[in-house]
Amino acid sequence: MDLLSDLNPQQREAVTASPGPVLVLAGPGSGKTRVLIYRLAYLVQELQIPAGEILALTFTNKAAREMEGRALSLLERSPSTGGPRLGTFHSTFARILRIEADRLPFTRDFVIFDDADQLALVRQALKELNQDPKQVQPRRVLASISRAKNELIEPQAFSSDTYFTEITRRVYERYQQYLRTNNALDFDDLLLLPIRLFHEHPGTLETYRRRYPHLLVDEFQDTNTAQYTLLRMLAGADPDLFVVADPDQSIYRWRGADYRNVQLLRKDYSNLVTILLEQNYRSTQTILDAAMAVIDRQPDRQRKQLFTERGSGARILVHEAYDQDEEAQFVVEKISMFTLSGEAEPGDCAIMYRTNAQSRAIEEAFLRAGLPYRLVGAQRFYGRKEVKDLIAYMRLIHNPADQVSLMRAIRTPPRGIGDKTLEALRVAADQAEATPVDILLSLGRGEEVAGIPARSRASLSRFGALLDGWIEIKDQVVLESLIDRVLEQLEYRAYLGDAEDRWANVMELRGVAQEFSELGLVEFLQQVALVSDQDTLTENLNAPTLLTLHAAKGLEFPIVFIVGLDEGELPHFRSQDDPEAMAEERRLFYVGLTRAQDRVILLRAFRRRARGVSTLTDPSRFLDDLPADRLEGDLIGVRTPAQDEYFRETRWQSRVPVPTQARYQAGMHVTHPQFGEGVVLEAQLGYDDEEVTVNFEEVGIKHLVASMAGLQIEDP
DNA sequence: ATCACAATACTTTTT
DNA sequence: GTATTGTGAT
Repeated sequence: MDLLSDLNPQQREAVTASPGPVLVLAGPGSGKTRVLIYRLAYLVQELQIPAGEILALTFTNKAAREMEGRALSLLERSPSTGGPRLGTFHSTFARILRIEADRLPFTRDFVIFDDADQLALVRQALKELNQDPKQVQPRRVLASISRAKNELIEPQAFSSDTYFTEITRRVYERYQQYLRTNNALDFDDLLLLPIRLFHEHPGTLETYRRRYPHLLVDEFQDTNTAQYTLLRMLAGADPDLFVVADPDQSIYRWRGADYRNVQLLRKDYSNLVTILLEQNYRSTQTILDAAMAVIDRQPDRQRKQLFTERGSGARILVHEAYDQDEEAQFVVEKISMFTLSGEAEPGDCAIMYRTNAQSRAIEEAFLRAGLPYRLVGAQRFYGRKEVKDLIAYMRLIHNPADQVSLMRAIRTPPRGIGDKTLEALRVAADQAEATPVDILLSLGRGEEVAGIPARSRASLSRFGALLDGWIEIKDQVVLESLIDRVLEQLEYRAYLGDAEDRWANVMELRGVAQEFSELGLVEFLQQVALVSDQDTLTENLNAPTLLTLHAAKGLEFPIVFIVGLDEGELPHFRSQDDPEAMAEERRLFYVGLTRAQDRVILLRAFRRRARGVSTLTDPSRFLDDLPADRLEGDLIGVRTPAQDEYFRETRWQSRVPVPTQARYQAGMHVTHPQFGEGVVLEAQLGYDDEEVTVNFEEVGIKHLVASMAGLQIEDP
């Protein structure tokens, strides 16, 4: 089969593993996404599995789209001929929720509340509970609620042992009520409600199991508890499940991702086939050595030996700039030099940073130099005021129950409706046992409503009439015509005045809507909520790309700049007190390094401005971990060669040897320094260690990681 | 009562 | 530099 001729033996082994649970543990640049795509093609072409029975889950829309394109071209099919189902966890289950809406406490017209909407709900709830947002930070409350939801904890079961958790519990209760009355779901609901649905309706679960007997998952290390639960539900006891993962690239712990799901998977499927991919096709050996030196400082981790046939390549350049402006200037100049010398094109370069705020200095440097750049994510397109305004109008037209959108829409552009008028509207709605929108629509039709002061009535009924008109035509005209009409009647362009760029954003959104002309308003709104505009900006512009380290995952560039290698920036100061969070910062740096094919340039600024004030910084601790003999530039004297040697020695020596063979067997007698004597009940060889279950005479049954436990085998 | 403008406070990463 | 809140003018 010529499909497999492009693959190396390891990759081929993975792709052709017989159906069943398969885990591919892959290093960066080892072609793991490629393996996933070929697996899909292999299932269809070689094993004659109907493509429609395959469900592939990813974490970003971009990954899903890319996979779809590549898989279809491998299969020589067009998207129309019933391809596999590819999508993100969120979009896939949102789709299922719409289909199954009848059994759930919302209608299929539900809207998805994004981060800003969720925060608005929390703020409102806090306000109603008379809480000072300075004392109880809405952001933290939301994070806490989200965590609870991910762990399937209901408001009633939410522990309230401190003042903060008690407030959170009350906010959580209201928050859920608001979602319900707004006919809205948040991101967590998109995963939780399917779990509940499947739980309560096993028949429904069975239907989906039968529909998708073949499951593929990309970036498995990023699954959270809810996602893993769903995956297991869909997979059942004996699934054809194919997942690819790299625990070293796990960078989403803060949103609930748990790379230990990799270990869990091993526990849950005893027949799991594990395949390692360590050969790297992306980077030079120098880059890999640096990356390994960084990640190997991490304790409790299986060491991967990344290797490449690409040769050693250029050293890594490390530069200390005076401040962030000079840092940015250095980047621009360096790129100009690469371009002039013909070593690279502008589009080959990427500039990565820890926080979105850091992009500004770099953007300014490019603007000063009059050079173009591509910005990924960042001050999100969908986060812009004018874009959110228009989306709010669309959501309101689609789902009049959405009060968050109503509140936004009714105030912009200003139309003489302020706090007092809104309060009157709310009171009138309560009295009439109707929603505010119902009242508005009645007013719009010229009906009398009790409790609305004459003063406010004119502006309210004018707005109500507009809304009524839009709702009436929403299903009769195509999406972009609806948008045109809304913009026109709002005189939105005049409202924006001479802010041409903002109008351009509105038009760009209209352009997106045009693509959804056929699919309609529902799909458009879902897309808008779930897409993280990772790629909304010009694709084929030959210019450097600016992006966060998080956004960089899964990408590769010939030349990578990582800026802001200062303590407090990378690692970020918010991660300082938590070893797990600090470990994640390290992985983030590792991800950045391993994006590079040919060259890495690392930068730091001696002085950095943060919210107006300029402070001195220390070099990032991660710089110390880089092997000096792989570096060049002006910041390598941070540690003496002797120290460097010492660090490297200890680093290698502190490793626990990897078991290649099972050392323990059921029935063996062992002794443990703490637990004393016992008998092995079960031993399992994992990827990074051997896990043993021992029944100790003194303390009973314990699960142990063999290398850590210091178990001694007693001769029988 | 509403709105524009000024003062104030806050910034990790994203589906 | 930006979201949110506060204040004064209309």
